[in-house]
Amino acid sequence: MPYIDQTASEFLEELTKVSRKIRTTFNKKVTAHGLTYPRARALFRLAKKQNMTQTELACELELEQATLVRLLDRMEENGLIERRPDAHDRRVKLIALTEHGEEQAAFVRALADQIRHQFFEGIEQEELKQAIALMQRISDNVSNVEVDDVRA
Amino acid sequence: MPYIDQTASEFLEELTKVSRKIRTTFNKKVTAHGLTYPRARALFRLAKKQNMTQTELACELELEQATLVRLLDRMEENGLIERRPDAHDRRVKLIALTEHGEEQAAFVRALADQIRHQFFEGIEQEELKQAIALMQRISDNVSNVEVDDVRA
DNA sequence: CAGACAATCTTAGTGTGCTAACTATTATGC
DNA sequence: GCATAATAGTTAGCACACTAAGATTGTCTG
Repeated sequence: MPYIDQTASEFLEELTKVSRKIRTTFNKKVTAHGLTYPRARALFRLAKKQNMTQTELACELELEQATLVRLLDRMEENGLIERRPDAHDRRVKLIALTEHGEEQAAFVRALADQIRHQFFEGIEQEELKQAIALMQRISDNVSNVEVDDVRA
Repeated sequence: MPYIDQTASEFLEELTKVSRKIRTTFNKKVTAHGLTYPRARALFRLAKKQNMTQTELACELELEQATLVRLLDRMEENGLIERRPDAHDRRVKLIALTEHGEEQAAFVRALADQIRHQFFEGIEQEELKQAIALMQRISDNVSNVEVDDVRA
């Protein structure tokens, strides 16, 4: 196996591990509040832009619609969001934060700020930007693989 | 929110997305073979080092033991591995690849090489090494957060 | 304008990850 | 040496992620 492949393998391993670690650690901090990492992601988006359709939200979070349905089911059970009918299209449901949802969004924002300082201690912004650009290029490559499959 | 926090948020988002994308795309390629990304990870480790205990394997894969149990259950159902008793410690089970497991490991290795070339097309080794080092530093920071919690 | 097509959300089923609690076995310590 | 603690693996229950297939509603085309 050439060196580059070895490095690529290590990259994938490290990516898998660090993302699982971050998700798990974040979850531990917020479980007491009926929250999780995916729910926090959704809360953030909704705090920025209310009354999105599920399709829009799924697109922004890059989740499948079916995945989002159950995520929203639980957020609804926990009183974080409401599904409201759309006046113009009866297929559509608009997602709105409840008052409790707004409060939790604010809480999570504060906690996330604190956690970020711990997670990224000693890390320069420039390093993060390079890594983001790298991940986006890889992401594009992965998408192209999927397109290739469709053609084949 | 300071610029650095904005960048850190983007980093987390991108990390979440790219790792999910990679896992999903890989899964699509191998589902027909009764394989998945986590199973492939386990196969790789076992191909390198047979007769590990479950605890050792869980440690190398950085998974909880309970997670590994079910992963191995399914790999056993698919005839990829065997659990063998340890002569010296009746609590321990040693994990061995079956013949079919060896074959699948070879198949997955070839497929993974091909996929890596697509995923990492146009990416320099040096970029990957920098990213790996960055993720390891973040990983360490995350671990320290957990330690802090235990102390608190 | 009717029937085919598309879009939106849901349900069902599988796989993976976690924590917590349990069983069986081995190690330790008084 | 026997009670206690630690270790190895399991089970149970929850949360997410996916695909595939279904129900309802809207759109478009012939």
